[in-house]
Amino acid sequence: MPVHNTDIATCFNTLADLLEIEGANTFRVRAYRNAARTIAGLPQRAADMVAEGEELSSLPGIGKDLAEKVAEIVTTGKLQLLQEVQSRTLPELTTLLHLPGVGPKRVQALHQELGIGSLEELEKAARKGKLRQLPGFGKQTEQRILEALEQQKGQAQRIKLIAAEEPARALETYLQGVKGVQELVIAGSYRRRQETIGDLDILVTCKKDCQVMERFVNYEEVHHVMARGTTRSTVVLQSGLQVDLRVVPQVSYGAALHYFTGSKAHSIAVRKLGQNKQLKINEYGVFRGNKRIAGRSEEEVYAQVDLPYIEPELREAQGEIEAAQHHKLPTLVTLEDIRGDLHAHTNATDGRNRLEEMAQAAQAKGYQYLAITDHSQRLSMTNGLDAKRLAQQIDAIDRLNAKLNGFVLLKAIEVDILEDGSLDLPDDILKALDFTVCSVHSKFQLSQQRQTERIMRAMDNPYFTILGHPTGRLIQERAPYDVNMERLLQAARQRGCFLELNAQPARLDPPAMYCKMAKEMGVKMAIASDAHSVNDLDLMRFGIGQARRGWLEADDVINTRNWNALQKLLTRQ
DNA sequence: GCCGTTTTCGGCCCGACTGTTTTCAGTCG
Repeated sequence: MPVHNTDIATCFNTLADLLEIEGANTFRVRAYRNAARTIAGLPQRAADMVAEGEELSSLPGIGKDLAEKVAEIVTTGKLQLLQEVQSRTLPELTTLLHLPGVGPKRVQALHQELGIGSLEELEKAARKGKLRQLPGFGKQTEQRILEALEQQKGQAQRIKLIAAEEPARALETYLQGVKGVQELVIAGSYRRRQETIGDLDILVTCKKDCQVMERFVNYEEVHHVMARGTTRSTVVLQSGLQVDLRVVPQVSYGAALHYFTGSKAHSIAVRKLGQNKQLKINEYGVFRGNKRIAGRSEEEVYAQVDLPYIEPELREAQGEIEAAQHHKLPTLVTLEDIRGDLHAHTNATDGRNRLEEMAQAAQAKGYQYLAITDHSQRLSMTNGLDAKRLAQQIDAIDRLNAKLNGFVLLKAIEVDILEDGSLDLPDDILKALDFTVCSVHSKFQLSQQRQTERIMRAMDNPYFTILGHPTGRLIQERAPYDVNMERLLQAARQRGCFLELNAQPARLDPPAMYCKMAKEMGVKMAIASDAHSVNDLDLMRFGIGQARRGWLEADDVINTRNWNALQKLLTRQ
């Protein structure tokens, strides 16, 4: 069975968590985490590299030992060391570790003092007020843990879009190889580029006697089959991901695709429009009485209710049908519209690659420019730049630019917005830059008023250009900090500032609704990868998906412009 | 556990913040 890079990364991360709880050498723990990051960020499969005899130990953070462990996972499907560690602790302890305010030491204390080994046991103990009695714990910690547990319950088991891509593509390739398969598309929230995915909905059309259903349920990664029929089957993969496969005749392809892409609310709205015209719309087509009058393509289905084609990312029943009726649908931005990336780190701070490597990779993608935005001094854990080091980087970029042809590295920084709204570096060095990305990395707990005013004060600085990851949220991990986005957007428009749309799959920040709000309020956005390595530049596609869900057009996005035009935009009056 | 090397072991991002203490451990990024 092919082992995905994410499987290997999960394996190493779990091991790192358990070792950390056991009190293992922190650098050893870090080595496993680094390796997980390296493997997860590889453009090709580690399994293939092993099969082809490539030297994994040449990868950063992978030495002889970890290369062997990768090979072990790839060939045996498991890691003996992980099994050993799991057998002497409680595997579920890692779930405790991911609660905010709970680290390895506290997990250890909970486990040893109270015998807690699961979230359920933790909640029970917290409700009884037992946590506060432990040394190092207190009333507030106990309360915080209870709140976090409560918040977790509200969330269904969904995975981030990026985590769905690898199994989705693998399955896609596998099924496309089945003889007789014609159309094949992954519909559902995956096609709508939602931030998280609950399950995969695969739609297939095929010739008679096609073995696709048979091949599907016998896919080597299937853990168990939940349902199996001639037109629909449901399986659960080893990873826990649920996958539905539906087979429809070619004449129903468009109707089925529309139906299974959703959203549910959008489908219902379209069906209602049909009802008004005495039409019945289901996954097999558009019917007048018993006669199928459309359904081969999605365009056909929409046409029957007098609508133009609506892009999947817009199908949330949030105004797209009305917009379509009034011919006011946006022409959504595409990856091909992007001329450059406006947020990237180098190994001067917490990035992996050197300036030259980042420049080369961006140029190879066909970009005209790439902004280098390393961290500022406040973020000491990333080795953030002080004014002196930034000045050196500026010189280095100037020298490099002199050698580059048809491509330019932009001089910028991701500068921290401090608690009082000042920026983390003096104006006279910020002045020397092409622009700034200004971000909040601390004091997430401020009240809405204080947080909003903190950022607005920062925007008062004439060298503030782009507000980085505007809400600070991490999908399924950290709630956004509390800001009044409308006030921020107003302030941004008045001062000529922009909002970033951070394309990191764990961020996708801000959420689509705020992108739409920005567009409506006339604030343009910068879609940026926040790359920490050359491979990360490819994350731009997730930002594009989010931008499209936020109704953004090429004109709403500043990095669809060439450098000359962008330069004019970035200059504040 | 990786890396680099003065080649065989020492260093590996570390400061701020929080809630707990009463001088600091644990967590976070």
